[in-house]
Amino acid sequence: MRLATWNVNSLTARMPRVLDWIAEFVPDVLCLQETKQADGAFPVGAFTDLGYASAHHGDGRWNGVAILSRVGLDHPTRGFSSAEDEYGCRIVAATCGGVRVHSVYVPNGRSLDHEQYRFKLAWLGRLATFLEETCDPGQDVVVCGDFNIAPDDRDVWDPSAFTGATHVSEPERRALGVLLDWGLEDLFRRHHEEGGVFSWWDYRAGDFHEGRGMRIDLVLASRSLAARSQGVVIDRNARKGKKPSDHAPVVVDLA
DNA sequence: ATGGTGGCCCGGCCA
Repeated sequence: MRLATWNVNSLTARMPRVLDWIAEFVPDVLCLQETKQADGAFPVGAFTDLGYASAHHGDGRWNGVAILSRVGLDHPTRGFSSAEDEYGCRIVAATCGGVRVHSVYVPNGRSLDHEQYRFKLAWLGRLATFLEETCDPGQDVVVCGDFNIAPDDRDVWDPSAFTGATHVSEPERRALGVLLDWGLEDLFRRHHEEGGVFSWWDYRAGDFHEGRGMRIDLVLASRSLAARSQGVVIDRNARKGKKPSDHAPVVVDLA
């Protein structure tokens, strides 16, 4: 099974590139973040035509997450509960090919003294509770998406440039550690020890071409799935060219 | 260079 995750920064703006990318990589499961669409605007039919079932959770201008699957898509859940999503349309889950898949978009946080940073930590806490209540890490579970957290200093272009910044702070990294301690593994790190491999680059100031990025898009998998992992690739070619997202897709092949 | 770009949708927010 090939599973991928990609923050597309508006599916409306990115649809031509997403369709090209699907044709090239042919993922069995593709998780998307920042669709920036309401459910009614999500292009269900275009994906159905390619053989993908889909589940989307979005309310319009901000956020929005989705799962596409050509290996079945059962028991979708949108948000953390069936109540109105006060957490902002940042998680959708479904069972695809026997794997419980979660597509997540963790709040950015903005800065350590910002209300949004407290919201980010609260959201991560809610995610941990949600997983405990709805999943068993002894089964096949994937939690993937834009975490807006660089797991360690290898995952930023210059650690000294991030002193006092969000994405690298200890509370955020501890919140990620809670998920790992629960029974998930960062699959990229299973296959790669090197630093300087990134999944996001700011649009501004030529950051992509200068190599100033971060690895904040992660695929976390339970032990049984990690044992099946054949490799992880970040497709930085998807960050090149005309009208790219500021994120690159992360691709995992499972035996 | 304390800026820069790009998406939402048209003034300002968000990343």
